[in-house]
Amino acid sequence: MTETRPQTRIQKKNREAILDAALEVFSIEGFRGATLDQIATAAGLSKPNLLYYFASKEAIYTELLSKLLDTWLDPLRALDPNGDPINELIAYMRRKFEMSREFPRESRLFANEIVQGAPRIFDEITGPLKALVDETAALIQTWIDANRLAPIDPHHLIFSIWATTQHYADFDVQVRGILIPDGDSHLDAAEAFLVTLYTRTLTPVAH
Amino acid sequence: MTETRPQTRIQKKNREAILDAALEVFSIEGFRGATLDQIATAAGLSKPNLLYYFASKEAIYTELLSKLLDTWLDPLRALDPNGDPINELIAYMRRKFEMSREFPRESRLFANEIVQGAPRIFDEITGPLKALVDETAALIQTWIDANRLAPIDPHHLIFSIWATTQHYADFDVQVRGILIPDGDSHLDAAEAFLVTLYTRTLTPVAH
DNA sequence: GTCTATATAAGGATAGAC
DNA sequence: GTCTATCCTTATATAGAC
Repeated sequence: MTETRPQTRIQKKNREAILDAALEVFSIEGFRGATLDQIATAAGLSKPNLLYYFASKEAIYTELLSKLLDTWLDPLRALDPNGDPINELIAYMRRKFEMSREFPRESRLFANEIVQGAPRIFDEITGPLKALVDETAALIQTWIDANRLAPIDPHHLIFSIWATTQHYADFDVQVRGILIPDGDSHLDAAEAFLVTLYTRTLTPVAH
Repeated sequence: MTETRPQTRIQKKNREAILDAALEVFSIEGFRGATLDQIATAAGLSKPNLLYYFASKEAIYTELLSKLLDTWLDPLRALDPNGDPINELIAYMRRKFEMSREFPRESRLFANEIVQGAPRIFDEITGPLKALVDETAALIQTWIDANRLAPIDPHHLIFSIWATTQHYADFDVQVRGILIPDGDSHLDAAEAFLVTLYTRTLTPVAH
């Protein structure tokens, strides 16, 4: 007779519901501003029941952060050294922009964490993140040296791509308050703007 | 006999000490994360004494926010319609960057507030901020129409200037974790990068 | 696994002496 | 104006019944 382990199914479902609810709340309130009551309510569970699945508020938060970091770095890993430099970098920018569009809560969670000094994620920044960025910057530099990109500081180029794309998730309220868009149509204009910005910046000829 | 009002002097000094301490704490912890204990300690006062000068935690926070908003918008007001378009926009970008460099706490205070949905400043965004931005965007559009700037979306150009300059204040921990700079030398490289980015983007010829 | 009840601590704010 | 002491609410976490 096959063991179906229904408990595990329920456990998995509840853990996912909790993490999703926690993402919702933490991304808006930050770690200290969020309360277990808010998360429990959003997850459709009682507070003690929530603490049956996770040892503490901190445990929920750190699990969220570590699970997300990998996903967050995927667009950078997808850069192809053998592709066309401008296409590759524009495509990278588009992937980052797409993440701001589809996962604004995740973006705001990181923004909250980093603005507040990255107390729970600093090691990940100086470790795997720095390594990946340095590697990518070196690749960009080889493209520049081969005259396939206009000369530019690779590290700051990467920072500017982060800043401009994440802005539409992290500062969404401000953007909407100024543009007063109907729906998400302004994001198409934003993406077109960013393609122009980086195409003009990276194109090697005629500068 | 002249009334010197020494109390008022002390009051002013203490209020300023409190606001400075509050800026320090709120900019890192956000509104809910900050505690009156932290602010009182940083200001060198007792908690009840702090509440002698301000009615509540919220009163300190909102006074900080409203006092800062004006300063924060000054660089935008300084745009000269009669100046050279590219010079004016590069100079605006430099002024914004300078504010990130000199007032990173103020930048992070706003970042915290806006990332968390701008609950206490939304009216200022849709009111005076939007008005000023729309006005500036219209000015930029006239420059574009006169072929003095390369065609670009004025609103998103402004957003990108905000995003790229404030990034060095708001995400300072991440930038330093990746560059591991000695001191603030990396900010000079950042500024040079941004001048290049916007010069290439805005120059009307040869695109 | 889920609940009610509760222990325990932290934080905002006030009372009242000096 | 500044302090000590304290009230009261909120919030994290646990105990123990079911």
